[in-house]
Amino acid sequence: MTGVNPETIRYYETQGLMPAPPRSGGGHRLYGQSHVKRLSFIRRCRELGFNLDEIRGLLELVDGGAYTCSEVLDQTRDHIADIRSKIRDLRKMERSLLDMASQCSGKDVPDCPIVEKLWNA
Amino acid sequence: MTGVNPETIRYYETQGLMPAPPRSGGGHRLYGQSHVKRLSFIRRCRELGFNLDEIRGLLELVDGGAYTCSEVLDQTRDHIADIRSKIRDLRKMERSLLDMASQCSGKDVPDCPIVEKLWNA
DNA sequence: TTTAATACCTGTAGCAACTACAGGTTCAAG
DNA sequence: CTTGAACCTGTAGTTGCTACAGGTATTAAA
Repeated sequence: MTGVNPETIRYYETQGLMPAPPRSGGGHRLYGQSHVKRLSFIRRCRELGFNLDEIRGLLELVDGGAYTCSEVLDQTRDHIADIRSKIRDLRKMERSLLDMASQCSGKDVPDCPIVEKLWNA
Repeated sequence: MTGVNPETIRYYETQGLMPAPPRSGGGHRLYGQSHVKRLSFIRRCRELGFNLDEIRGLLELVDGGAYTCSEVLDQTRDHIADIRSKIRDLRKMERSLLDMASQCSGKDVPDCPIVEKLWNA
């Protein structure tokens, strides 16, 4: 239903993100609507790049019930800053690589300027 | 000299990226200029986001001595594509987060629209 | 020349966030 | 009632390191 692997769900249980659900007589986990919602929440957070610790924090806010916009927005802003920093790093890599690639003929010749640059920078 | 942790260098040795260097009588590793160069190469590749497998590939090309521009450029282009794909993913996250954040007052009030959206999307 | 501080040595375990088994049990459909 | 799938627990693997523990080597100063 959520597109999350069963093993991942059980992993979330060990990590305290998902509650231990009731079991059938034979020991199978019996999930209800609330589990589906919670797991979907976790999945959406993961898709937005939150790590499990951050998600745990968000869940604690929600579970506590007494969260405020300001708390949530602070976390969100921090996370946006993280993402931007990652983007900056990647763009820097991209620029360097494009720069090196532009010096390279790409032909069937030895002594590539890319290798040269990496080796002797 | 290279800014790489000793433990990381030894790790690279176990992973076949760095050769086993000669040892002193007492068993200490004795590195020479060639090791410094190779390690610097690895470090620069890491900074450009290549993983150890890709670096192993590049080193094999270089060690073989018979590499061509076309081989190196192919690898580089693949890697640029990877980086761009990561950037796209991050920008998508950023957009979603900014969108959600813009709906949130950030004040000391309950019922945050960010949580609402994550919980009920 | 001794000694003390530092840097090295090996081997193992830990981090994140899962994934992939092995070896066994339970469930649901036919 | 059987059979095949999905579940169960527990452990080990993935990536790229980092952090010990417990011991040895080196080196600079006294």
